[in-house]
Amino acid sequence: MESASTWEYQMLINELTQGMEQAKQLRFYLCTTSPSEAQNLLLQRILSSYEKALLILKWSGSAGQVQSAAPTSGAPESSISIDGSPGSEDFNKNFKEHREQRDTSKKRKMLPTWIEQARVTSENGLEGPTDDGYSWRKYGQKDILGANYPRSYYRCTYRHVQNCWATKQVQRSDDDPTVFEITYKGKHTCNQSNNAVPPPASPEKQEWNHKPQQQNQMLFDLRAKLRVDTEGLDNKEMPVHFSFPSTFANVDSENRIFPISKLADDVQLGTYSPLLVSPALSESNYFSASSTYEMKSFRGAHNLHYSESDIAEIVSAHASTTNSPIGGMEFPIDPVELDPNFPYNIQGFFT
DNA sequence: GCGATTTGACCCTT
DNA sequence: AAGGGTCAAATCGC
Repeated sequence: MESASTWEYQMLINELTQGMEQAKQLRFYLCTTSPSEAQNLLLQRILSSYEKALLILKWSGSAGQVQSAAPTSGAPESSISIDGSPGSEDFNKNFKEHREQRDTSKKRKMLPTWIEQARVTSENGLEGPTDDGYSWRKYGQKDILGANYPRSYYRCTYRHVQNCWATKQVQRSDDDPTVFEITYKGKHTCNQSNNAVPPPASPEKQEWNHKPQQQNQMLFDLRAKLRVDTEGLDNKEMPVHFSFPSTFANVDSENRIFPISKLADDVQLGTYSPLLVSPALSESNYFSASSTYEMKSFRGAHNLHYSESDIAEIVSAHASTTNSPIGGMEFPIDPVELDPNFPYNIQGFFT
């Protein structure tokens, strides 16, 4: 059984790799003939689909190893107790830090993580991805091994005021400097987005400078794919990725989209509603997604609705003008109870 | 003066 | 030990 499936697996990899290479060639040729925005976008999406398909295949192909490797999540908790003896010499000195870091570390492991890739066109004079509607405060920057650009670390401005533990990391892509990969960790438990639709000015002055007035235009140009990555959410501790660049799940009568697996447990920490791609070639096919969270905070104190992500802004800004066939889809995902088998209908990547 | 950013140091995980 | 993530003092900008 192993040889046959392995062979098919390799064939699939080969085919996908070929397809991607050919798409890259096509992009190269198109570059010499000043392609239209729509063509660029289409190519981008094709390449993106190939990349994701390959990633998924490779990931699932090595799932057993990944499983045992179990990166970054969960494992330490069993060996380190919060109030126990950390075995550190300068325990007294660092007691507070240890406590805090244990706490945040623990929290972090529980936090749902998802990745957005945002491309921004330089014609707009924009230096980077858009404000996402939340107020962030930069707390660090780090050179990453093998990366051409440093990674910036942001946390919610209201971390201490409202005990909001949302963070994000922003890293410019090596391959395409116009692409920023934004990794969000944790959901906002602050209510900054509840106040008004126009968010406060972004604190992100280093990575990108833009006025709020520019945001709409930028958002208009923003293409993003959204990948949700809930790492270490159960005992399997397998990173779970699911992307939304195309149809990938069941859609119910209310145009809500549901992953194939049961994700609608009541125990959920939050509900996701990422979404929607119009496969058409019009401007509206810029991938857009929104995430509204109905979230019980980790402290169980709040029960709030949030609008999340740059993409959400696009959707809200253009909901009336886009002809996306999929409206306000919404599906709940339990970041804790997620099925690690990742049944999110991979076939959708090729539609 | 206050809040945000920078950046070196420290801590944690692998 | 290495690399990534976070802290916090110093600095910057309004």
